[in-house]
Amino acid sequence: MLIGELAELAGTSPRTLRYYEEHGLVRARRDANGYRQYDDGELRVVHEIRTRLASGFALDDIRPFVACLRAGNSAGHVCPDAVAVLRRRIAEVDDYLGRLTEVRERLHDQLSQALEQESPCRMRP
Amino acid sequence: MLIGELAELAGTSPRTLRYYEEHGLVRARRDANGYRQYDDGELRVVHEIRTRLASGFALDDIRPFVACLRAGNSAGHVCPDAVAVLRRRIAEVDDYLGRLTEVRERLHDQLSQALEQESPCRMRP
DNA sequence: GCTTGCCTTGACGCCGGTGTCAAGCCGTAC
DNA sequence: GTACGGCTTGACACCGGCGTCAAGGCAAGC
Repeated sequence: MLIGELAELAGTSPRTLRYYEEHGLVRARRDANGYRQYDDGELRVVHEIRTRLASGFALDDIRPFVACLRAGNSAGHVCPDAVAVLRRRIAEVDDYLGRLTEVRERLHDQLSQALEQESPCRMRP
Repeated sequence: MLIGELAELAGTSPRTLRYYEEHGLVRARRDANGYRQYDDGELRVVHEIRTRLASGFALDDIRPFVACLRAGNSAGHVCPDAVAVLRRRIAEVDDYLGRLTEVRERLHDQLSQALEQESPCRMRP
């Protein structure tokens, strides 16, 4: 499979696949041309990367998930390294959720205060 | 008040204050030197900016809050323009909270699945 | 031989808030 | 005079995941 075909199948671009390869996530053999030749299994790898990215993982954090897939596992998150990253990420998300919830409450308070106060820019003399 | 002093009082840097000015948020007169001279009221403005930034507002979105303060209001969020931004931001935060909560649940599921499955990288023959 | 379409590497752009360095002016203290 | 600290503008660096353009090689059809 050439890069354009894999990109099409994975719903992304050749540029993106080269970027993943540059960061050690996707692998390709080379034709005599120099063209990248991909195994069919790389499609699952790319899918793993895309879904992890969409979940907020950084590329570096996705590496163990890909390694886990390559080791032949049915899912990328069943290996110890991946579990470690998973725990860390969950902690980050929980933390972020906490702070974001606080922010949300502050903003809600400000909104209701602004509405009940109804003083649109000192319109009352 | 010179820029260094205001930066100190506001817990930030001269560089940052110049950036805010460049984006039309902070104002300063100029000494014969060319040195920026700040009114005492600018400290509140800078505080407003810093707290809004910490709440996830972008600089451009903070402009109406600053304008509201300059108009003499006791808080930056009581003017119509600011309220509009506030509503929009609340919607964004709510949306983000929703997606982040979904992500969190997926990750939790993956973690518990990994733990109960206890197949650390195909260790079982 | 020429066009067309795939591929290659290399490199800059973006976003947003700030750090940081350069080169130079200003005022005060020694 | 000179050393020092504060100020000025201008401009590059950073982070991360790409988009995008440049310049060129390769294969296939006419």
